[in-house]
Parts: sequence; C-alpha cells; structure tokens
Amino acid sequence: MRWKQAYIPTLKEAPADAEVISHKLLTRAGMIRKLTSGIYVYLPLGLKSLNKIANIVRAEMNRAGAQELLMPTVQPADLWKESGRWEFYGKELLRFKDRNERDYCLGPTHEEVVTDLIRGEVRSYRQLPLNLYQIQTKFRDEIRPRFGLMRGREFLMKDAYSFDRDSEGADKSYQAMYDAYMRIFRRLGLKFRAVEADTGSIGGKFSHEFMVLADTGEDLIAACGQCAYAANVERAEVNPPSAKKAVCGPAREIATPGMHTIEEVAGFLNISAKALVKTLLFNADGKPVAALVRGDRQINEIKLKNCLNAVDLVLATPEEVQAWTHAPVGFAGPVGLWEGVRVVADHELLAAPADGWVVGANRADAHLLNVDLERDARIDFYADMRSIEESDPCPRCGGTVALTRGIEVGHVFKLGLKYSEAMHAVFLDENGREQTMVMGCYGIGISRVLAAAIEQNNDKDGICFPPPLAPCEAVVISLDPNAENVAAKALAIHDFLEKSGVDVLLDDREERPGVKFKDADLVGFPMQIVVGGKGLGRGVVEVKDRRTGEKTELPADGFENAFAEWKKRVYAGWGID
RNA sequence: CGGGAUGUGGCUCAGUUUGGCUAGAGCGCAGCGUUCGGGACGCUGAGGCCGCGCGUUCAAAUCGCGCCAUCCCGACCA
Repeated sequence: MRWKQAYIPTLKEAPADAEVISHKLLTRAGMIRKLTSGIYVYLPLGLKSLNKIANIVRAEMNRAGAQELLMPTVQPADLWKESGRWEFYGKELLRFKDRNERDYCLGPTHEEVVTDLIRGEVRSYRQLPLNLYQIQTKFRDEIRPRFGLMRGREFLMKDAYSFDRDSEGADKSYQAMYDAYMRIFRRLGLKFRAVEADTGSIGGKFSHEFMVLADTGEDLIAACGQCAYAANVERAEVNPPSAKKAVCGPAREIATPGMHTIEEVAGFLNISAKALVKTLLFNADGKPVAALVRGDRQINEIKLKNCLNAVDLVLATPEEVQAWTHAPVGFAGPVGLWEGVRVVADHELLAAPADGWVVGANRADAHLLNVDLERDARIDFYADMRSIEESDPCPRCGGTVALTRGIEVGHVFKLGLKYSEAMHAVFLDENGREQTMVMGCYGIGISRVLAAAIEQNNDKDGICFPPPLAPCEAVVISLDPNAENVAAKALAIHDFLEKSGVDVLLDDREERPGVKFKDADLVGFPMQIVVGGKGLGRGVVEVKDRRTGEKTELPADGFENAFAEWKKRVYAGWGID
C-alpha cells in the first residue's frame, strides 16, 4: 500500500467539536469524519482497523461454534409489539412508516428478529443448541450522543444469540461466549477486565461486562485486590455489617437553622457524617419512597430500583418532598414520616453509633438526635442499596476493593425465557413435549473497541495502536523518494514485508521528513521503518517502536532476519506472540 | 427534555461589546523558486450568502425576534 495513492487526510488541528482524545485523534489521523451528531464516516484507514477487529471477533466466534448470518437493519414494528418492547424501549428506538403507513424501526438490537427466525424453523431438540451471530450496523437514537465513536447513534456491533433446550445448556453457551470474549480481548492486545454487571433493560438473569481499562472511561469498576471478584460499581454488592444493637437515650430534637446538607449539619453539630442518616426521597412508579443511607455514603439507584422492583425511579422534586415530609428539602427523616411513604434502609444502618443516629425531623430547621431506627422509626425493609467505595471489604473474600475506570466494550447476558416466552419460541423434546428455548445474547461494540483502544493507548504525539488493530502494522518511511537508492531500498523492504504477511504502508510522499515522522506517530503505526540516505550510507535502516519510542538500527543488508527478531520484541511488549 | 455555550473560506480562530467603506490571520490548497533526518521559507494565487429567515436602520458578520445545527453539563443508556 502506497501513501501517495491512499486517502489519508491527516489534520494538524482537531475540529473544535471533538472533546475526548479518541475522537480527536481518530479525526486527526484521517480515520473518521463526522457526518452529523453521533454518525460518522469511516475513512479507509478507520475501516481497515474496524475490519481487523471484526476479523478477530469473527475468528473467535466461529471457533466457539457460533455461525455468522446477517440480519436487516430495518425491522417491522409487529415483532417489537409482540415482545412488548415497542412500548417499553422508548425514544431510543428510531421509528418510521413506509409508504403504506406501516410502522418500522431501525434495529438497535436483534432479539426479536432472531427469535422470530428460529421459532419458525427450529422444531426439535435435535437442532439445539444453536448460536447465531452477525456483525452489523446498529442504530440507537441516543438521548445524547457524545464522545465520538464511544457513544455514537450509528455503530458497528457484533451480536450473538444462543438457543438452548434448558438452563444448563444455556450456562454452557454462556461460558463458551465468555471464554471467547476473553480470547478476543487478549488477542487485541488490550488491557481489560471482565466484571459482573447489572442486566439493564435487556433483562435476564446474570451478565458480565468486558471493560477496557482507561482513566477516561465512563464506568467505575470495583475489583478485589486479593481474589478474582470484579464488578461494575452499579452492581457490586456490599455485605451487611455484623449488626450490633446500640442502646441510647431517648430521641430529642435540636435546632439546625438553615442546615440542609449532610456537611452543614455535621459541621454545625460537630459530629462525623457517619453518625448521620441521609434520607432521600424518590418517586418510584408514582409512589413515594424514602431511602436511607449513612451520611457519608452514596445511594445506588440501580440497586434501589432492583430491590423495590420499580420500573421507573426518579429523585423526588422539591415540591414532592415538601408534600410528603411537610418540610423543605434537607430535613427529611424516617421518624414520624407520613405513612404513605415507604421507608427502606441500607443494611449498613443496622449498625448504629453508640449515641444513635442523627436524622432529619421532617420540620424546617430541625434534626433529631439519639435516634434508634428500630425503636423510633418504621423501616419497611433493610437491603444492600449503597454504592461500594474504595477500600470497602470485598463481598466475596473480605479483601480490599479498589476502584478503576473502564469502557464497556462487550456484554454477555443470560436471557433465560424472556424473549422465547413472549414470542413463543418452542421445540419438542425427546418425549414429544413442548419446551421453551433458553436464550443468551452476547454483544461487542466493534466501533467502540476502536475508540476504547485509543483511549487506552495514546500519547502527546498521537495514537499508539496495539498491532492487531492498527490500520497497518508497519509504515516504511522513505525519507527521500527522489534518491534512487533510498526509494529502491524502501520499496524492497515494503515488498518483503508485504510478502511475509506484514500489513505495511509505504510513505513515498514527496514531503519533508518531519511531516512524515509526525504523521506516522499520529496515526500510530506500531512499527516505523525509516529508510534515509544517511542511514544507508552507514549500511543501516532505523526502526522505531511506536509504543516505547525506542529506536534501533538494523543492517540494510540482512534486514530480513534482523527485522523478524525486532518485530518479535515489539509484539512481546504488547503481550502478543 | 432541562441548564450552558458556539455557529465567519477545507481546519483553528480574530472581528460582534460601541453597526460604517473592499471581512481578516495562521494552517491547508494551486503555481514558481530556494530548501530537505522531527509539522521549512519567499513570492504569486484560488477559495466566504459571516448557519437560515424575518425585522430595525441611510447602512447589519455586528442590534432585535424566530428557527436550525453542533458541543458541554444533567436526567437516560451499551
């Protein structure tokens, strides 16, 4: 491949509307261009990278026994009505009508389509298990697309769906996909972690997310330093404390004029926030709920939603708080609270401080001291509902948990019967009895992997691509394409590499050396091979490892063998052999 | 959807507060010359409905109203 003939429009400056590093670099490196909000054109180099990721995913999916197919982007509304998601999925589903006024949508995911396909064709247990996947463009009309390819509206995704005759079989399919995902992300040369996850709107029994580790990631991961436990903070469990019954004097009121926040109250009373109870009011499917956590903790809305079995959970408005507690925001408490409000508490509150809790008095400018929740308040139930924090004990082994940031690039779900039941995907077992198929679904955001890889691997000069997903593994920089010996040597090296299976780009442009060096660093080809008159005069060509920046001289004669050695070292640096 | 901001050659931006003559700079692009191992320099040149519409005014990139687009924060979500 020759740079002169290639379309690689690199930019010195990033467009003003690019915010995150991967978006800036992808644009500057001439790999993508934005068409409109959340929708991008993949330029030749960007597409090359995308295809490399897709091919690794494809190889591992095939190896795991899944079969590739391709489903349509346009889907009929009927199927979505049948699964119940036409109403449930919301505005993220882009809907439209055809010329006959029939409803359609652009597929954000394909559970409905595969399930429809399979239920019509698969009739016998002999045809199961089955695992089908595709690599296809998805469209989700995100509320707020952002961060370039990280959260586009249109994006490339690999989605796989497994069908099994029973739950044990589904577990095996799940495990096979989990293993395949581990191999995929290892092969890509990325630092990643598989974590336990919440199942979200897709639903189902349990799931794991695959996180590419990067400080710029949107997700927080809690990982144990001692055992293998790792989970999304949304989901990470917190064990209950060993409850101790505190005996304290009777509750009494104290004036706290104008003290609304935990910090203000704690400061005013000169006590630790740990002695306070934070009472948060929520509107759960239209009903008022008070959720209690210790003053220094964060409520975990996902856990709360799950333990309430709520569909829709939003923080109460100031007006609702006033109506429910008869006090302005900042003075709510569980004692003497209106009976119409359900009161739930984080199980950490089972362990009270010696002097009891400090809680809001449901009256402006007042709090209560020496509160014993069991004695003085009405708690409907205790449950795990706060977010895990740095150095909390691990819920499995009691070790210490550390928090890191990650980008979700893959997600595996055990769906169970959710769609097969709703859409009647059944088969006959060996006794001629009708059984419902047990499903799983498994996604990888191919275009997001590209962005995540860059978020994880970049420096001030540009992208440092892991070799497996770089648009080209190597670039041969011909410093003086007009000098016959330089041009000839550069071309010879290029041809040799191409023949030996290295994906290589020859920079044969008539540009000054600086421009070529900058561009090579920017695009982030893992291996740079510099052919110049000076080096050739001394019988060497220079090679540079983009990741480390380390430069080495290899003999111009006998380059082939020396290169093979060097390449091994570069790949070893990425943890790839 | 709520809050904030921005919109001027392909890209980055100045000019808008206080309306005024032919709308500028750097990068990029084309031509010529000199250069040539980490984004060279000189000269010449092409390229603009100043987001769109309506209004105010002798006069609008600049003021007013409306719309559209994009970005950021939030709710939401993979």
